[in-house]
Amino acid sequence: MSHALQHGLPAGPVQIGEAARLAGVSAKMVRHYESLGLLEGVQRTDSGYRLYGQADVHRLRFIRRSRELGFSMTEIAELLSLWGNRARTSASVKRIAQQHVDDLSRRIAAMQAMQRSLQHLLQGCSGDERPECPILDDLAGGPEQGSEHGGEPCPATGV
Amino acid sequence: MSHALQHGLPAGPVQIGEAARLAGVSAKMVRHYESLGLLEGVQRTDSGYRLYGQADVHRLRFIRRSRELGFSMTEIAELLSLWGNRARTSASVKRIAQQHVDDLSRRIAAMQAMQRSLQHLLQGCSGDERPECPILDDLAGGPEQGSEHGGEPCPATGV
DNA sequence: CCTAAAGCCTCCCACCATGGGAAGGTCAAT
DNA sequence: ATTGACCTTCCCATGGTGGGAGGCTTTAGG
Repeated sequence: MSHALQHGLPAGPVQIGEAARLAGVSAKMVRHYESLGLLEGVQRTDSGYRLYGQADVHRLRFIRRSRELGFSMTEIAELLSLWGNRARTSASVKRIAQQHVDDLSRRIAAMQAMQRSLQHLLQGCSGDERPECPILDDLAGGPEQGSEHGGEPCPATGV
Repeated sequence: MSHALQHGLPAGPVQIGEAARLAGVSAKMVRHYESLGLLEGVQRTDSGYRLYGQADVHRLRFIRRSRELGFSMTEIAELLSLWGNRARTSASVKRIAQQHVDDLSRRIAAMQAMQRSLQHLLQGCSGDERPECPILDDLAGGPEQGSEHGGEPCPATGV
């Protein structure tokens, strides 16, 4: 076990395992990020080992935090570019974040719609030994076999 | 354009395009579902064209509705099996649906956590010409550079 | 009868982020 | 010198869906 523990940025360049540990990601992902062009000019030892300096680890942490907030790799590439661009505007950053929030809102709403329907069905299911089940009934075509399910369901019935 | 329109189940067997249309899925997906074992014993013409009867279309609709509710293909396989099993118990159906709801809840909560953090950051970002940006500041390590971000964030600050 | 269009067939590839694992090289400590 | 931890590259899998190539079938129109 290395003596450079936790998060204190170490003095010299570190290998990929240590860099990954410091940034809180897997070494596998560090290589992947590099292959996506998110890390440039990564140094190598004579034997081909990657070496990471403080700036690289910082960049990896930036990526990790962005992933935690759900940004896609494409968005992270843009954010990293803005991060390193002194001529950026906060508006451009905000635009990316706002789009992501909107996207999250859409996906959350979609999942909540599923959840509402499911909870309504669950509520009607006795959950006992008998085979009768409103959940299966709904999946099998439900009360309204021919009409579309896709639209905004009736809030009262969840169907 | 075929004369068997909309949703009225047609009398005879139909080809994949028509079956897909009737069930509200793509022909591509119909083949995929078959490859996953969700459709068995699909008939073929002499020239190899797939033929679907009413039961097949019904099954495809079951799959589509299940997908709309967010069930995975594995779960759908189980649900289809229970659907066709007279000896099923509603409890077994309910268990699957409940697990799915729980899974949805977890994922929704995770996305909402992202959203809360992002909205807090957005709120602090002026979104103008200047480069200063609390969003980037957070991604770059934020106020507490060394500590973990993973845990339950402070609800007040969203960090 | 011939041709064109539309529909079908199978097979392969791509997405997105991540992990698993194989086969092999490097380095430090015993 | 051997061991074990670490590193390298390369390939494969996930899950649900779409795109497309290359080729066969069927139907309709000339």
